[in-house]
Amino acid sequence: MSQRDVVSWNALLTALWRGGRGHLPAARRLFDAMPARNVISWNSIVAGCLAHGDLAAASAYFARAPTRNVATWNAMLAGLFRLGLVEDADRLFAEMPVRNVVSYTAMVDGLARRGEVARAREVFDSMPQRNLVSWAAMISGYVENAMFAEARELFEAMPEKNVVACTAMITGYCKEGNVDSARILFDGIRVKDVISWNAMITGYVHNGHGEEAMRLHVVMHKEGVKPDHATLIAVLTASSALALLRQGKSVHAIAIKALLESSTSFSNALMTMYSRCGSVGESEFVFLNLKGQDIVSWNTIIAAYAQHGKYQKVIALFNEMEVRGLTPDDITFLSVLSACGHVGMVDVSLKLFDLMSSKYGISPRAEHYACIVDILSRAGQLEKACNYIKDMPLEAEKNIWGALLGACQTHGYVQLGELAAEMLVQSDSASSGPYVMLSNIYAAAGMWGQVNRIRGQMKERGVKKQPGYSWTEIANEVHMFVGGDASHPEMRKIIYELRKINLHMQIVTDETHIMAELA
DNA sequence: TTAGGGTTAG
Repeated sequence: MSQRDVVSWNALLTALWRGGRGHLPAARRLFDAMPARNVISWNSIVAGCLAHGDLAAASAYFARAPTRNVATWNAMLAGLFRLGLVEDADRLFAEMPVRNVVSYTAMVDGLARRGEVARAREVFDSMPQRNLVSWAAMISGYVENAMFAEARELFEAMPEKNVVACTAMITGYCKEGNVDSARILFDGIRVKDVISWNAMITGYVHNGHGEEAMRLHVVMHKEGVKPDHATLIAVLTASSALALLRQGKSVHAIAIKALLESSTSFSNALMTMYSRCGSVGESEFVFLNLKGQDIVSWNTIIAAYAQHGKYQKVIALFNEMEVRGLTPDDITFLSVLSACGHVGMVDVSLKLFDLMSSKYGISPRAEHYACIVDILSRAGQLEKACNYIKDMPLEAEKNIWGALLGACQTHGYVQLGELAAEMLVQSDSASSGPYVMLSNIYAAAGMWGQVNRIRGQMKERGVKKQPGYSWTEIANEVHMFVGGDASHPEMRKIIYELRKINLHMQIVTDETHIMAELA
């Protein structure tokens, strides 16, 4: 048996377990049948077992291996972290007879990913030598744990910065909301790759700069960088945010050509795009044709129907999840609760809220409380809503007070409105919303002196009301509308159509109420 | 054998 033969066997072995789920037994049979093995064969089978989550088998091979090199130990170390077994990884690292830069880096990365950033940094500082990978692992560890100042400090201390470290830092800036710094860094990268482009495009989308994301995508195209799976998802997300159906459809077409539509994450983004652009039907079509539906797919279709006010569909899909043995998660409940809220199903939503923790073991987050407060407030049950806020184990967030304030405006509660507005101003003093709403409450109650007082306060504190705006894409042209602006040449026609839509909405809402009560 | 981007809600 020549050395060359072992190399071929090893290549076959690795290819086999990398082939996907269900291929590990075949790889193990091949390993057992191999006429000769070297240390790389042993490393491969250990890595294969770990990649498939079979720790017992990996440990058995590891123990049986006649020779181990540092790579064997490192494979085992990285595998333990991937399985979330931090203590075992710790022990292994302590027992290692030899460590190299890879062992230390695996430790830094593994600890940081599990949230143990301080210990990761200790290991990083104790390293006899570091390479680009070690630096990038530590920086991205900080970013993942939202420690942006630390990430930046380390990035600046990095002796030579490569595209990977820059991309990690770009992501950090974007997560912090600092897209401008991200862009400066991005523009400074000499050799950008597709991942750095994706990071910048996605950063824009997540910060509400959909147009800039689209522009950058065009530049990327012009520079001849081939978009990949993640690029298409980013562009779809931007299309969703901007409600650009044509753009979204063209991405769909590209994906069909690139045979990407079978990808679950891509299809999920596609469903969102269709739904946000008003085509729930298309969204459901994608959902029904998707083979590998995951929890995100279900959440997406439920959210799509919730946003389109189809309460029955939402409940039907939620029940179907149960039938198929799928467990809803916290996000599923947000959509279902919001659908309940829009049709005023108070009792159903309170029951679901209880079920969430009692049956599914999901502890409600501030957003879930906000939903319940919103539902109760809209139904005019403001005292009950206040009780929920009082009993909350968490601190009430902005949207909770916002929901309450909105209801105070609708139902004319002055005192409670004052409290809610005050809480909102405390958390965000620059926003004009609470001032305007409180002023409306006072105006409705005929308290003109208070209205003037609020106006004075706004002036004093430099709070300005941002005009609301919307836009729509018709025949390849974007039409923009700004609140209070009546300068459109076809204003009369627009108002006429709006009245028709309003009337139609009223009828549909009434119908939905009746149907919901009958169901 | 170690590092960067990607789907759902608000």
